[in-house]
Amino acid sequence: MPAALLSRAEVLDRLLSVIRKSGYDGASLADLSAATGLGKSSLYHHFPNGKDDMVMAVLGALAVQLRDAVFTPLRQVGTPRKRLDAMVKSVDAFYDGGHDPCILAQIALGSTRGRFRRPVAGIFADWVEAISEVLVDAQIPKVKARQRAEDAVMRIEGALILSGAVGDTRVFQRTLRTLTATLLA
Amino acid sequence: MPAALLSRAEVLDRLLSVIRKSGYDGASLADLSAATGLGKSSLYHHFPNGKDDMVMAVLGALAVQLRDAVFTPLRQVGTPRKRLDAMVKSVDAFYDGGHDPCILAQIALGSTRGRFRRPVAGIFADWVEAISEVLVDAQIPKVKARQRAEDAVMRIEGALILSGAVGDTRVFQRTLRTLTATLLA
DNA sequence: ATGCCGTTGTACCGTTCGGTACATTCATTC
DNA sequence: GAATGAATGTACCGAACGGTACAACGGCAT
Repeated sequence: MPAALLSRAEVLDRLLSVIRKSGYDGASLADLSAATGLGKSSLYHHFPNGKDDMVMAVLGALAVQLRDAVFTPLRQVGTPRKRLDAMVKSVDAFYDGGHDPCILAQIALGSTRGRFRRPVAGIFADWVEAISEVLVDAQIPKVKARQRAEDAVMRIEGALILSGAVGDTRVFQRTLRTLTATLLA
Repeated sequence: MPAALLSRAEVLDRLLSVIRKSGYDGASLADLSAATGLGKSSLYHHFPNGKDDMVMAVLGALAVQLRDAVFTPLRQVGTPRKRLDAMVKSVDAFYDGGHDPCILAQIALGSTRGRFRRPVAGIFADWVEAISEVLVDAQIPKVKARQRAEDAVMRIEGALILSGAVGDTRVFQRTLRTLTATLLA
């Protein structure tokens, strides 16, 4: 049952989940069509430039999604520790405890290397910036705060790779569990 | 000029460099043929099961390569600091200062997720184990040593993702520069 | 009811995909 | 130098690829 009448947000969500799991090259139009319930002509109606448009739209939606689910918690009131913990929780959910790959890594690798650099780099930069601000609030000097923020993102990405590669999410879980303390140390 | 008469090791090296840059799905037989100078029939003569066989062979060669260039330095005599520095240097060279993606990440992501889990996970495990042994030599308790070793690999993988995504290898460079000290802290 | 426009299903396009058949080349061995 | 088996180039296969043309459908305002 292909489920009738998906909203644009739902369509983007389906596209995202296919691309994050198969990558750009691995996601065929047939896959994307099946996942959304939209025929090829419908997909091309909504995304005239094909997969490239879909990726751009998905990245746009992801930016908003991250802003709501990750960056916003980071900017709320509360102790830095609590704010970082909130982000960690969101990250854990977004990657399904380490079971789902990161679409940013998926796009940054593969044959799409560089083709979507602008939006991908933008999202990473926003993420780093948001974490960095919290660390500055925690009395950490700006330069060191930015480095640690980059470190946090790298650890998350690396943990996702390693967890996916060995088929064991414990590494990802441990990384998240110790992330806040490491950042504030 | 496709260069005449490549040895098997050279062929595997060419295949590796295509796959690490384009990923499994992004690397077409035409690409692999062009990179090696071997026609499709020749490729299928040497790798009867096509791309899957090529990946397996490349991973096998990579395991040997890593053993020689990364694990061996780690196991040589010398202070833990010097041994880790040697590994860092090798890693820097292997990833061309952060310009080249990691083929393990490439295989672990994309549509090949899980299909080559055994060999990929094996290489990661060997790597972690080799680093861990050095840390144990540096008087770090076994459990903590293993965790830090996993951490190091995750950082390297994450740094490669992030560097590739933003098109700036400074993050990778900084990660390598501080890696040894972080591990021994 | 009519015209309108966003949307969709069907059928199809040319290209490229991974993979194969087969005749030929080449180095080696006798 | 003839025979042999590994290695290769050429030509081709059916399937799947990304992408397009177009007619039909739907709700909606008039």
